Amino acid sequence: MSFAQKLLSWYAENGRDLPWRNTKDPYIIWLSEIILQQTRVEQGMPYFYRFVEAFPTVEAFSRAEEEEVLRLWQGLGYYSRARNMHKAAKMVMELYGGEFPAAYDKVIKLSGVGEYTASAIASFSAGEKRAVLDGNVFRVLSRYLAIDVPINTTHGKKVFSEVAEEMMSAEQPGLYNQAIMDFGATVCKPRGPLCSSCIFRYECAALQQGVVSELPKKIKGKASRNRYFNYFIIENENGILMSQRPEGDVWANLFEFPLIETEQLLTQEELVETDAFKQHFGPSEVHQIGKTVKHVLSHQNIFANFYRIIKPVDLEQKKANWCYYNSENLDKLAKHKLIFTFIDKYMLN
DNA sequence: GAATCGTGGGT
DNA sequence: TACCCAAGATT
Repeated sequence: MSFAQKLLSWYAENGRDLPWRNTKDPYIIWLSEIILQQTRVEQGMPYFYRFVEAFPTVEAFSRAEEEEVLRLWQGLGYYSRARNMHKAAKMVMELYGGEFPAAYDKVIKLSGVGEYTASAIASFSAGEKRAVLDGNVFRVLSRYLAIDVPINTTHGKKVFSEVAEEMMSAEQPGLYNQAIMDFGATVCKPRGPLCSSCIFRYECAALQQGVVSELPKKIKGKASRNRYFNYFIIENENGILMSQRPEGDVWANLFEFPLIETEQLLTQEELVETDAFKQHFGPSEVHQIGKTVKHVLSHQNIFANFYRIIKPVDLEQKKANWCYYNSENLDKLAKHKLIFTFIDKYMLN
């Protein structure tokens, strides 16, 4: 039996039953694929149900406010996915008359849809022969064939793209794509792969050569940088003061408390002496809430301190992106994890 | 084409 | 603990 045939046979027996696999509706498949980008199935699952319920059709999605989309996405991370999804839904209305496309050449034009996602939708929904290339596929193929070309380079992607195309099943491209990803996720895992009971244990080149744990090969990225965020909780009769994050930085467009970023981790005494603090808050009574929180992102470590400003001086017109929200409206804002975790811990009644 | 974009789970 | 990495895309 060929690699593809064995994989399909394995999948028929061992494939997971996931909600987005019970349909060929490209819209539903698209929803699941965007949510699952760089995201584990267990983490994305509740969001999938949430989005299907909120937006049963692409037309409903296209009519939503971006604010609502981001609020539904809150907590999932990589928030540009949500903004691109909203754009894509509008594009489907404009370009394709509201009918969500399944063809690779059409879906690839949508915002947030790259080669992987277009291949997934086209193969799952329309049976188009397009090999998906995700983290699972890189890992399974690099081991099965013992290919040590780094996967996170342009050259590596080209090499694996060609290999993936050769290895895939021509008869059942959709099932094959799901099979190889499921196999990578549950058997040929990054660490602790189940080699001793693997269906490919007598053929896998990496296993024969004893290099399973060294593959796939990857070039190391830059180290994370540290950033120091000082947040200020300021409340008056209008509600709580919130600030919207700028484009071009982490958490673009999401809401948070007014922020002063510093070059070092400052004590409260040092902070109140900074020009930025005096400029925004003048001489006002401050006290810290909780301890320094370390929040780890993919490319930076954020150390956050939270301070309550007790007797706010007049803050009107201090910053254009600062605005007061009552508790009802605060709840509607899309906030990043650092903020909604703080609110849940310290500000809920 | 390298850097960036979140959060959570596993080892 | 520190590191890896997950159904990637964009700039």
